[in-house]
Amino acid sequence: MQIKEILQLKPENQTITAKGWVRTKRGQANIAFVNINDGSTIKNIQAVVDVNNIDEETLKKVTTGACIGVTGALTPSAGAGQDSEIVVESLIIYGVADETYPIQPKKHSLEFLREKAHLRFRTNTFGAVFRVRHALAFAVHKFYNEQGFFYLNTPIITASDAEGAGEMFRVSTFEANKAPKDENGNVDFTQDFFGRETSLTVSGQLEGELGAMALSKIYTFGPTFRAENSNTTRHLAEFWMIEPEMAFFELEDNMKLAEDFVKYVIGYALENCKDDLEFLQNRLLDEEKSKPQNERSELSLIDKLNFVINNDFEKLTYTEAVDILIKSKPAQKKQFQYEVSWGIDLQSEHERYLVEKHFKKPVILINYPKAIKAFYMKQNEDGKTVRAMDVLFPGIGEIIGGSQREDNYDKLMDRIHEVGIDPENLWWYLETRKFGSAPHSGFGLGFERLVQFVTGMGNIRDVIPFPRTPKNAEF
RNA sequence: UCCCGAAUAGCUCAGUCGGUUAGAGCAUCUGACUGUUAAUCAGAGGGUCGCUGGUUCGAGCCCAGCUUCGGGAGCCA
Repeated sequence: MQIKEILQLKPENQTITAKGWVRTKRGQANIAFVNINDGSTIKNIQAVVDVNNIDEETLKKVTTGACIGVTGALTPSAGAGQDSEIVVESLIIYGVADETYPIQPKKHSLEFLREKAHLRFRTNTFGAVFRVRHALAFAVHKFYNEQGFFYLNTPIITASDAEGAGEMFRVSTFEANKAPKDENGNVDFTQDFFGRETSLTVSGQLEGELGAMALSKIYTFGPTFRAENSNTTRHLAEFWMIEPEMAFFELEDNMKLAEDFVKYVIGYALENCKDDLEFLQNRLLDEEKSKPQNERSELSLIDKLNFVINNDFEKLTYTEAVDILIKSKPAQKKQFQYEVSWGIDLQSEHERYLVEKHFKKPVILINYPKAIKAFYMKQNEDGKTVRAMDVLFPGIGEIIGGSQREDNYDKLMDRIHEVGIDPENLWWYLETRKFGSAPHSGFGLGFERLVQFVTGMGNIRDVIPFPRTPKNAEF
């Protein structure tokens, strides 16, 4: 039985077996207390051992990190701090953990635990983070299923290099340094496994659009790869992205879906991960005690999440946002590192001002200048802007990027030529605009950034089990 | 990739102006203790001060390079 279930039982001296990993052992002359955790909940079960009842050699092996099983009567606890406990009649050691076990019953730095990623699941913090991560992933599928979407798996290996979303990892079966060359001395990819140059996907969007042009509403939820040399708290080389794509959705429908979606999954976590979120909230409070007053959050973690799901996101155009920024105090006082004018790509400092200082809530910005956005976004009548949308969240910045897609064949072709993409590579994408084109929209949500927001973890490397970043592919 | 900072015991960190044998808490080990909550109390063991070179009578401390890590920026999700 899982410890989560045991803790919900009424203690009536019934015989119970609990299995898990030892968190702490407190020994005394005649009695020892062992806290056991099996990951099913953040809570431990306390096992009470009469040292005269269990042989000394076995009890010696019960150390922090060891895996054990205990059987005994579930009784009301004689001590404060827990309602029930197991009075141990027999005890099995599944696996010992000697004194080199690195996870101690004390506060470890997140940096240290990152180097022990294979064991960090056994800490309260990472147990909580990955239970919340699971709940969010489950809620994603639940939401889209309820909304009539189909889960579509787009390829991980792709030959399309025209997406412009970032540097790509090459996929090849050539041996390093032994790639065949053509007569010009270039690598001859026609001899490679796929007969052409291939890479890991940077987005499933283009393929997702093909699905939406038949199934109407689809979403992807899969790994995504970017070979950018990014060293930040919110970038990974391998991350998980959710990309819905909907036929007959205009930009306004797209915005509404994005807002409903984010609110739904956060609400699901609030309802189903109460204990874990409370722990993470306290962890955050502790962490912020060392910060100066003005850098601390105004809301606690759970209040912040409730605030997000109970308030409308602020929606405004890029042009309106630029106006606000130009008139803002930091701009007047020349405190922005980058000056604001219509046409620039907004910098982190500008987005942070809008979200954290001006509106103090999530913001959806739409209708960006076409020059700073991707070729596939639908052009507005003004000839200057495209129907793009970015959803900006406090603390983590852009959590969603999306748009209404250009469904007019000629306009799309014009953009492709302007940007300098070879239409040959996208012949299949372009055919959807030739055969039964339809207005449609979609967006991409970075799953780890969502997990960061909900758990309050500051570094994206702490919300994915085994982070891939430049110079780091351990485990 | 750029800017800033850090690297001292298993972990978290202190180490004054460059000066004798590099310290603390926790963890570990030994002992004490009749119900503990990261138990408590007493004692013990534990160090290539990231690496390489330099300055100096003398370097954990100063200088240079390298490595790794962290924070910020850019790219983005």
